[in-house]
Formats: sequence, C-alpha cells, structure tokens
Amino acid sequence: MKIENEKCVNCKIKSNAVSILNNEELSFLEEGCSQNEFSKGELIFKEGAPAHQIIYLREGFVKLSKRGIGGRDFILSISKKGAFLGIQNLNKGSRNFYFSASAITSCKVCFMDIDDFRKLLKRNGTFASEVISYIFDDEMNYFDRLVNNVQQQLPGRLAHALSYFKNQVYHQNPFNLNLTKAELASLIGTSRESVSRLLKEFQESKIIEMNKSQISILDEEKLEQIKFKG
Amino acid sequence: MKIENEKCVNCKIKSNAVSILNNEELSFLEEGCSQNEFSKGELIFKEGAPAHQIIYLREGFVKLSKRGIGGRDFILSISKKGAFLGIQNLNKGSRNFYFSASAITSCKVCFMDIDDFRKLLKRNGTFASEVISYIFDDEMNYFDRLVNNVQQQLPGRLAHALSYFKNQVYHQNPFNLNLTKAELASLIGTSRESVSRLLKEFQESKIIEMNKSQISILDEEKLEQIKFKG
DNA sequence: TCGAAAACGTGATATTTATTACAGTGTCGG
DNA sequence: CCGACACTGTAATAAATATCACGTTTTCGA
Repeated sequence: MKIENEKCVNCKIKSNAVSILNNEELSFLEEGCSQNEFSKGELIFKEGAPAHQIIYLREGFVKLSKRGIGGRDFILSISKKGAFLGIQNLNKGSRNFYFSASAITSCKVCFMDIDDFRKLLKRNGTFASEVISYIFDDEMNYFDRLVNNVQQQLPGRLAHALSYFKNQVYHQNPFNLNLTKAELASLIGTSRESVSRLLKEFQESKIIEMNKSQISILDEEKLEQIKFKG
Repeated sequence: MKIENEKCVNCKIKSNAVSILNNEELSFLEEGCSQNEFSKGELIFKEGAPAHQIIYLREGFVKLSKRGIGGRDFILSISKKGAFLGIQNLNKGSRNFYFSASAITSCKVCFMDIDDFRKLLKRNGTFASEVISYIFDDEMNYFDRLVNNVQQQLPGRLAHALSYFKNQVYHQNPFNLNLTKAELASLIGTSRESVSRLLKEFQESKIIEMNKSQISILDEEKLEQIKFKG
C-alpha cells in the first residue's frame, strides 16, 4: 500500500549511510522515493524481476528467499529494519533481483530509485564508504552461514538458526519465529519433518520451550555446545 | 618475497576500479603499496590476523579458507587474478582477516594500505562505485554456493565444483585442479573418501577424465544434468 | 636417489537424514 | 460456526554419506 511520503529530511529512521547526505542530496533522493506498507505474507519483490529500486526497510521483518533445485525455496536470511533490500543490484551488470523478498510481519519500506542512488554514490564518496561498510556487515552473515551449513550436521545447524534469531534478528528472548516449520527447514536446508523431530528433542532436553510460534531459549550454554558440535 | 616496485601509473594489470584513479591518486596509492611474490603453498595472510592491507592479486590462484567446526577447514572460494583479497576489512568495524589466503600456484600480489584505500574511496565516488560493483560480483558466487551446498546432494555439489573450476576459475578445459582431494572435499563439505568414490563414478560414466591433478570435462551436458539434480 | 610423509583408493560398517504415509490441529473466510 | 486447507507431529523405512581401517602410490627434501 502506497502511503503519504514523509520528507526524507525529517525522517528519524534514516540509515547511517543516508544520514551522511546533506539536505540537497536528501531532496534529490526523495524525488525518486516512495513509501509503502506491506502486510504479513505479502511479496515485496520477486526473484528475476527487473530491479529499478533499492528498498530500505523502515520497520518489520522480511525473508529473502531464492528458488533452488527442483523449485524448492531456500531462505537466504531474515532482514530487519535498517536493511537495504536489493542493494546487490548496484552491480553494474545486474539488472534483476537476485532473490525474492516477502514480509513475515507487517512492514514499512521506502522504495528508492536505483539510478539516483548510483548518482549519489558517485557524487559523495563518504556516502559510498558508508554503503560499503553496510554491505560487508551483511556479507559476513553469509560467510558464516556457508561454513555452518556445509560443515555442520542438523542439530548444529538448527542450534545456529535459533541463536541467529535470538541474537541477530529479534534481539529478545522469548521471540516469535514468524516462520512455519517448513520455512525454518528451508533456512537450514532440511525437511520439515526433521525440524519437527529435532525441536522436540531440544524441548525434551530443556534447551528450548515452545508454544505456538513463540520460542524461548532456556539453556543458552547447551545450545552453544550443540552449535560447536555436540 | 618482496620485489622491486613497478610504478602503479605504468602498471598494465590494474583493476577496473583502480584504472579510474588519476595520476595523483595513483601516486598516493603507490606510497603505501608493496609488490610481493608467493610460491605454491605459501600463506598470504591468516584468518584472525590484523588487517592493514588489501591484497590485489596480479597473477596466480589463491584459496580462501576459514576454520570451521572442530578445526576443520572450509574453502570459501578460489580467487584468480584481479581479485581484491581481504577487501571485507573495509568494513569500519572489522580489523582482522575473516579468512586465510594461501597461494595454490605461484602468485604475484600488491599489498595496498587499507587506510589509503579508504581515503581514496571517500575522495573519489566513481572509484567507490566501481569497488561496489566488484564486491557484488564476488558476492553473487557466495549466494549460489550457499544455495547449492545446502540443497544439493553430493553428486550435484561436486558437479557444481567442477564447472566452477572450468568456467569461473581456470577458463580452460583440461585444467589443473591445484587442489588435493582433501581440499576439494572441504570446498564442497564432504569427506576425502566420498570425493574419491564420486570422481571414480564420474570417470566411469565418461563425464570426466583425470590423470594426476589434470581434469578434463568430457560430457558437459551430463554434468549439467547432475548439477540440476540427476 | 632414498626414505619419510603426504596423498590417495577402496571396502565394510555405522550414522544420519530423507522419504513416505497418515492422522491430528489450527485458522480463516463465507 | 463450519468446512477447507495449510500446518504440524510421528512412526517406519529407505537412501545417502561418514567413518574406520588398511594398503598403495606419489611427492619432495635431505
């Protein structure tokens, strides 16, 4: 849903990078900018679609997923407020979204014109530097995921996922997962059934507690042990 | 081995990004720059070590690896000439190498001072834009690896690795792998034995041919089938 | 060029995890 | 408030892969 634009200049939830821009630059950015809201479950953009915007996530949580072998989805990560979705398309050669983004809670976003964004990068090196910093913050997660998912067995991967949610996504302890078991499975590359079984085991060992989609981590230490191969 | 510096201005093998710099900027870069050579097997930098440089790979091939669970190494990727190793440390918060880099052939590199590099980014937005483009080119590989490694079974992962070497690393068909079976295993997250067995099967099905560390892909089509779940 | 160390191949066995199948539970719109 | 449909739990079985054990080959430096 398109909503009335707030002035970028007055925006209180600018990213670190955008905060660097001066008023003139902000007005320029604002021209090609559009504020929107999405409700839980809605698709924000789709893998393969032409990318004319970078999407700044002002509020809410979004899952980034990519179609893999046999049409099975794989969830790359969960983004929280402050993320620039689709920023990968700043790459000169890239004109289409590399993954899909769907709201897993209600969300507020800004669509920013990608060419305007490019112009600002060229004009303002400090802004570009800040964007580079953001990019690598984001990239580190993927390195870790790669190593963990490839080297670890299921219990380790699930343990990693649980502490990822607690410490890097939701930042609270009893947290609402906002994902189905099938989605959780596609995040750690396994089947829904295996997730079920394993979560039951974790509950039986008093490592976690669940009701509905609410998860509470009870024994952080044991979880760490499992993360590092237990 | 430290060697006599060539002038950056005269360098014929500059990256796209560095080519954008003017003579004055190149001289500035050159001040904090040192050319070195490494022979096969040598460590270029080590995971966790303080990072004061970005390393431009002028010639040769390098494996990037990261210590995983139980001290087992995981190979993130193979870099070829033109790569900026350790560029992740441009991230403000990051002061140490995130992975190790080792020469798998003899290599020529330039060590560039990372603070100088940062200053150039801030000063020249066009340069920064080009660097951003480079970063995302690199990052795309990791997305694909992540999806493939998590969703695919061994034959698919091995097939992916083989075409990765042929099409994205060595760009020739009978190619020299430059890696042991154990290293190949740690690239696709399996055991040395499984790699052995599977390579034998691939040979028996006339998909590949091997002698010593030379690999030749005979049946590209069958390989593609296996990549996409065969 | 010799000998030690590293790398490699291969079979038997043990584990892990996927798959299949089905029944129970929750949820949302009419 | 009820019926369809998506989501979930669980067991039995099958398949994939790791691990172990050992002998052979290759490599590389003294």
